[in-house]
Amino acid sequence: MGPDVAGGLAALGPTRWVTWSARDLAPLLAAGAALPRTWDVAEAHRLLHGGWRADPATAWAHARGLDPGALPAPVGDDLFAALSEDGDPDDLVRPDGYLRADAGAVWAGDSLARGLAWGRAALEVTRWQQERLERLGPRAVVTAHAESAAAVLAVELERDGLPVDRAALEELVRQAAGPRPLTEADEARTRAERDAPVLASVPGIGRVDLRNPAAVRSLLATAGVDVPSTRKSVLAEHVHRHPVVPALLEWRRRERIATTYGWRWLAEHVGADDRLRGAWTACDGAAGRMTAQAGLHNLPAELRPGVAAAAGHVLVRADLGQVEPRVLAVVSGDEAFAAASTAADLYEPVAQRLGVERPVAKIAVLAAMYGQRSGAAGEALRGLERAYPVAMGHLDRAQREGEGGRPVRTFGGRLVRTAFGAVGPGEDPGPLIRSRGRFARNAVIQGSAAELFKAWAVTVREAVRPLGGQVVLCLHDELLVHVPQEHGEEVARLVDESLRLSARRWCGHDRVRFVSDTSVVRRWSEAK
DNA sequence: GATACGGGCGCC
DNA sequence: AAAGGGCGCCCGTATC
Repeated sequence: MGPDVAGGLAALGPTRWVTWSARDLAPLLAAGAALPRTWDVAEAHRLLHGGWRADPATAWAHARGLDPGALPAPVGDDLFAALSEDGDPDDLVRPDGYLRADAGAVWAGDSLARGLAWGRAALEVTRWQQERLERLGPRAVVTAHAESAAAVLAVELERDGLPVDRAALEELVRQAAGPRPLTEADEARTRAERDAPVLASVPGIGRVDLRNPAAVRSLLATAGVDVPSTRKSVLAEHVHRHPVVPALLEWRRRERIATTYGWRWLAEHVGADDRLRGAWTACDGAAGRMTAQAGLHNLPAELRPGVAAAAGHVLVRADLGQVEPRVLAVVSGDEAFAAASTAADLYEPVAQRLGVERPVAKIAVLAAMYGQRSGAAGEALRGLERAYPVAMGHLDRAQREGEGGRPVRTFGGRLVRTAFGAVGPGEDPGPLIRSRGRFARNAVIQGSAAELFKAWAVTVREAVRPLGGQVVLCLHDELLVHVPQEHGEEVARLVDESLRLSARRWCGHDRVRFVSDTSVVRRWSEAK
């Protein structure tokens, strides 16, 4: 018996539903409920406090001003033990003020009073969260709404899956990994066939385990190729030195498909309805991007032709252009940089102002946001600091906060903790401090971009619903919408309009331009 | 047998 | 001297 959904919800006003977590809404969503507006206590908690842990007891402790580090020990999954906790089973709050450890769910067999208490507790936390977010600024509340909707979208993405052309996908896998193995012996044979060209390229080496980097390194040494590691970028420099190197690179490509995106992956993640499904989260534990499992976020480009609309449908594919520098213009409030964003290609005016070629400007801007100091970007970076001191100052400030182990906040108010890692006694703290600084410098951009993206995605979700459209993939700056083919062009228009609306709402103004490359396609691989 | 970690690499 | 951020996933090794 599953949790009673009604117990996890309480109406807040006529239109926004409060939930401890969008996960609890899965049964309603499975039944086709639209749920356009929610307040997700867990997502609001993550926004306010950072990190990923956001269970009801933790959120409750914060709302009540109790030490969240001293939470009563959870009872675990044993319901009978849980139910044996002392006191009135309908009173979910302990005498010391903490939420009872067994309050993690309300079950269909529980009393109405218990369900209502569960809902009231969520409402109490919600009111406290709203008040705290308002103090952070109007954008934080807007962001909490978008993050709440994104959590619902994550449940829908899991429910709906990504449409694939099974035959095409199987053919792509076959080309790289060989035919579908029916027995273990089959599998061993195709494995040996993949290995053979590499092993044959260096005579007289006997048995070498290509899956062991150390063994590969000594194999390369035997062939006269001395490398510090066997990474692709390192090997690429030696590609003409010996045939073993290109053979190895080709082996890696095929091995990756065979192991990660091969027959087992197809069997485990592609359903009988030709949908590829994996678990989704609305935000990771770091800067707040969405995450996806089952390869949905890192599907190799060569498999993407296998992602295709179902019969009678099309995919509307939309990519945000240069989203990170545009977000930098917003979060820093740098008016000169904002002015550059009015160009369809932001790097053009930046290059002009710096007096450098466009590729140099691009590298410099990216280096500034990633915290890179080395390489060709150095000179142009100093130019950036002169031309856009407000934007660069914002990044530098974030970096200093990170170096000090202090948290930073994204534009929408998400707390990003930087006090991670530790140095052992006698160890040089320098690398850790620097990595915290780079992380923070990037997090204010990456995290803010994630907020804008999610605000866009959930706006699209609502806009396309009347046309039978489904958001089927969110990829950091790219959206795929699956829609009946007669509505393809209209949905493309709605996607672009949603970007203008959500960007203006999230920024609070429209001085920074955001652009989308939007097209109607049959296969994911067709556009761009 | 389960877990943790690093090398490596796919995507953004 | 310095060595770009995030995620998920595979494999191998080392460890309990």
